[in-house]
Amino acid sequence: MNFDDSVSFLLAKVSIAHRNLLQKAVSGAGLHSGQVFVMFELWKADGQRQIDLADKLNLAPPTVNKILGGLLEGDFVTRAKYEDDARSTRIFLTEKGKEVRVRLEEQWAELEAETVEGLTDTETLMLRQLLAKLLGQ
Amino acid sequence: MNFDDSVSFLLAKVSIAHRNLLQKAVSGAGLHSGQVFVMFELWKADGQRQIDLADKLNLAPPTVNKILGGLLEGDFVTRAKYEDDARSTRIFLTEKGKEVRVRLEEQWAELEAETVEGLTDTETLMLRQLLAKLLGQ
DNA sequence: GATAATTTATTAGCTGGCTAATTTTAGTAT
DNA sequence: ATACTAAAATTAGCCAGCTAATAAATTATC
Repeated sequence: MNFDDSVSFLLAKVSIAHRNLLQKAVSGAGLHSGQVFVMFELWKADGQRQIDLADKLNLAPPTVNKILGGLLEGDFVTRAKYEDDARSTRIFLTEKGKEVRVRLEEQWAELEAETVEGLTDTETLMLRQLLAKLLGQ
Repeated sequence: MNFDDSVSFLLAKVSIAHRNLLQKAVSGAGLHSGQVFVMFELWKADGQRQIDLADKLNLAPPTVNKILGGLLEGDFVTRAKYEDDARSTRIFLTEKGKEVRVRLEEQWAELEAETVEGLTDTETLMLRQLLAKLLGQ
């Protein structure tokens, strides 16, 4: 049996390389790799609870909590009480958090180009569809 | 622009989910997710230096160093001096390290099945080729 | 209404990835 | 031989993921 040829092996290797690219891409905007995905969700819908973010991002609640700590520190988001449930807080984008979106979109486009460098358009499309299918979409 | 449809976004999401699967798959063998890849390399060639492992696995030297700490702790590998260069050490598999291979191969097959669940054989083959291409192979 | 079970956020602590800086050794140039 | 440079391992410290355990609030049950 050959580990090297398995999808699992290749996926693990690719994902490490890609995370390094991602980190480089977003650092200019003052963000870290994990924070980006939380920002994506907040740009879609501001004021969500932590549990909502965790559910949508498929991350464990403590992971989201830790990431939010960094985003609060960096003044990208703020916390507010959730009016219907004292257990929860709502997370809102700051002005800075809204403004960084433009820059991140540019960087994201560059990242995407680097990621699929060497693939044809057809291959890129195919890869996207296969990954989406793996996610159960 | 839609982040959710990018290969970068999908790849990041898939890789997190896959790492959770991987962790579950190898924990029964007493290993952690990152340690597995070092073991792969040692099964291919025993007695390598840390820098060799880092190069082949595309990992930073401190990462390999940390992972080896766990493998030494778990008695999967041992260290020996490198006879030609006092800066280096050679990493050797213990008996336990050699024996765990059988079990890991079984678990790996299961992991692989879970990973590509929902894909046809053709799609799996396609995915494997695309990932290999992303790795520059 | 009292009690039990669930949910949300959080804390603590682990592995795994990284960069930067340090130490030791080897190699190279003068 | 000396001095400089490069390479290997390590340490420290960061972020990102996880599980387990805890506290507070809500909900369900009786």
